[in-house]
Amino acid sequence: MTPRYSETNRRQARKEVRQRLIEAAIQEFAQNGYDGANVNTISVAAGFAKGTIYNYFPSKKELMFAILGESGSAHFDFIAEQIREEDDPILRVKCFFEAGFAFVEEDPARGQVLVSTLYGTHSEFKERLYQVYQPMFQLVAEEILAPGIVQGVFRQMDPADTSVMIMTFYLGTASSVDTSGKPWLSPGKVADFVLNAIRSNQ
Amino acid sequence: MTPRYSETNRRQARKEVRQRLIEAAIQEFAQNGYDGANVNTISVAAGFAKGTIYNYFPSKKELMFAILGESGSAHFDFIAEQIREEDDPILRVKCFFEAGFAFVEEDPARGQVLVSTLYGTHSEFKERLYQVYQPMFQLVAEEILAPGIVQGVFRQMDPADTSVMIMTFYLGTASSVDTSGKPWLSPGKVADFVLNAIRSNQ
Amino acid sequence: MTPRYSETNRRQARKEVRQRLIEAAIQEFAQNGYDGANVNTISVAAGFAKGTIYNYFPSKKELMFAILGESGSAHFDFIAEQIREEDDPILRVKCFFEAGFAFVEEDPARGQVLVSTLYGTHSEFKERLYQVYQPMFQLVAEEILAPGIVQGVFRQMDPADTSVMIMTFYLGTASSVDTSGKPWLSPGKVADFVLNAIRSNQ
Amino acid sequence: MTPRYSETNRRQARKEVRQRLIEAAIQEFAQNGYDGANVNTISVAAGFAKGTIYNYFPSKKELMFAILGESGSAHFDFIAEQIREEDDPILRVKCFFEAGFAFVEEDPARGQVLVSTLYGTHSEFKERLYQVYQPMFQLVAEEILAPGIVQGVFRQMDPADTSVMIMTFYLGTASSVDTSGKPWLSPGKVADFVLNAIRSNQ
DNA sequence: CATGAATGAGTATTCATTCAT
DNA sequence: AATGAATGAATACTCATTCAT
Repeated sequence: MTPRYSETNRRQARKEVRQRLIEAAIQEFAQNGYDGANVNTISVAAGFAKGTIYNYFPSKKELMFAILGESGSAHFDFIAEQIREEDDPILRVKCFFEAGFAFVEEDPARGQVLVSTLYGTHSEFKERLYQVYQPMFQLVAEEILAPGIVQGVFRQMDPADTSVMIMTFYLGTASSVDTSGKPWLSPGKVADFVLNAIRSNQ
Repeated sequence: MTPRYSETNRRQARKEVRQRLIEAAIQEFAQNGYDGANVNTISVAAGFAKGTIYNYFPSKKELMFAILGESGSAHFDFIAEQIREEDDPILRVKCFFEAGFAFVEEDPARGQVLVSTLYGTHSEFKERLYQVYQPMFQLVAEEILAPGIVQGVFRQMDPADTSVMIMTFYLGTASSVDTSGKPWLSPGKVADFVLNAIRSNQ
Repeated sequence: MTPRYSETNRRQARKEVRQRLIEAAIQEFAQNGYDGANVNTISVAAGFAKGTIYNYFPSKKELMFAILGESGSAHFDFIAEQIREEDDPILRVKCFFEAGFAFVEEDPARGQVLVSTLYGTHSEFKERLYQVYQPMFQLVAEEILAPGIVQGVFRQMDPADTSVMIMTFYLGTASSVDTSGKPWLSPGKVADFVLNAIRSNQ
Repeated sequence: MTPRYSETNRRQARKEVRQRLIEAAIQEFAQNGYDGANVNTISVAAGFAKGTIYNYFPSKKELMFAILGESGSAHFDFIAEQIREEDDPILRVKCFFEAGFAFVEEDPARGQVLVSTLYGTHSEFKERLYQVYQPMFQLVAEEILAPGIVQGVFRQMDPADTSVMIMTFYLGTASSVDTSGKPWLSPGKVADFVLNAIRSNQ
């Protein structure tokens, strides 16, 4: 009967709180893994009381799903945008690794959550992750590899298989960090390795 | 005084029990991850009562350490033995992936435990794993890459870095299985990709 | 100064909202019991937001008290009105069970709340219920049994004790329903049983 | 490999602990109802630590089921044994109420749990209770009412319906206690009421 | 050595209630 | 008066570990 403070403000506030919770959750999951993570800690770390998180996510599992979804599309958007600024397939490969490494470096926790989920034991999460990363696999296959093959700068290959290998390689290398958090390998080196593998040798 | 024989028998029996426990533990860890694994379940699956496992391992953590040590050397021995039967660096690369994939296929649980630990969040385990895998990195660098570079069949490169990339690639691809447990990629395809990346182009 | 009309309207509106809340609460309590009931759900089921109910009842407990009071007098009024239309004590007994069963059948949720409270564990509620049902016990004792004894159609007995037995019997039988919600026993059968028990045998 | 302390002792000990837990649980459920009961409190009241109860019952719900089963058969055995010592149907009715009231008086908590379950809102428990009380309904119908009808001391009636009424009456009256815990009605009065209702009037 | 009962710290989740708007 | 976000106490249940037998 009585309206309260503007519907839009309310929505906006909810979104922000939700985002804060997701970010706190990513830190916690990155540090302790899904099973080791403490939901109450997440809520408190985000600046709320224990129970608040349940006003936003019905369960720990759904919270994780939300993170996977959000991360997948953020990851894709970040990389796709930069790749599409290049035309040359070779530059796109370089750009792919540079953008990819940058993404992980900017938010290492997110990267950690993604790989540990990918190689972890919770099949529901893995399956969701594959769904969510489908666009990225396609991006590599269709907007990097296929054009390069057509143009003759890449050797003949199955773009789908190769896309899987490149993604595997990317995820493995970008998230391999030493104890200080620095990645062991530079995007340049990794890109060179991959380019050597796929370039046609004229 | 106990006669010598019974002493030896006892030692032998202990070893066998220990091994059975380790194998049961690998299954459990593979299925549920370290945090999700249940120590009692492991003991029972090995054919003992709940408490027995604590006569062999002082804690869940030490049990995990034991598995990592055992798996690392088993993995290394299995691969090293086969590689050393070849002389040609290129064949050694192919052999490396074939042996590696075979190892994982023969004992997928062990493979799962290794990758999930490698990309997991328990830094103590990760560190131990790096230690344990040191010989494997060296094997690739010194017994595959270095000779190939010297012989001119591989391009100039830093064997250490490249070894890391190859291992990353191997672990990622060998343990990427679809829901039926079949790996997505064949060792041949992966080996070819890597060979293209490292061969010198005369 | 507020004009008189709007004041009355406001009172009226409050009453209606209160009633809607009570009815929603009866459904919820009937379905889930007092402990299992969810206050927010009640408010929402009544068509309001979660918090609204607290503008009408200071606590879950007070809400329950309100229900008990309201139900008790509704129950009494419903039955008393019909009984008093009969003069003959025997007909009054029959009428009592018919009216009683009808009341429960018309609003089974209310019936359920009453019995589950009566036989439940919350002594505060039980005590309130006894208070509230005092008039009903008196009705049976003084307006059904006592006249019948005086007229000689009922045997000599303690009207108070017998009233307790009859009420117990009524509540137990009227609220025993099978899974489809149909009562197991008809008011006729139950009334006959009771009449046999109290009739004088000339 | 090594046996431990005699299997039979073990079994015996487990049984005793289980029984202690059940008894503590009955007290707790009687006092607070199923929803209000605290599982940890039960375990502690039985003289164990919080977790112990879960070594005996997989969940609160299963604990409740165990209580219902145990109580149903204890109740039946207690009453059946005494009834069968009488031959006369009329004495059996008296005996039924005396034994029934005695059962409840000896262990009022058990009685409270039974009625509050019977009139409560947990349909799973109610259904189990009906199952468990089936033998008691039969006892009344077949070993009290039917013989009396045949012998002509009870009037013609449907033994099944009447059995339901008698049980309803019994449960309602036996468990109606005032605040001091004394029942409002004596078994004698209740039995007389019932006998009047069912006796044939020669 | 093997056993399995007991332990109790730890955790996800629920929900009555408050209160700023 | 109505709203719904925030709160935090409360609780069922898990499981690594201990230890008497």
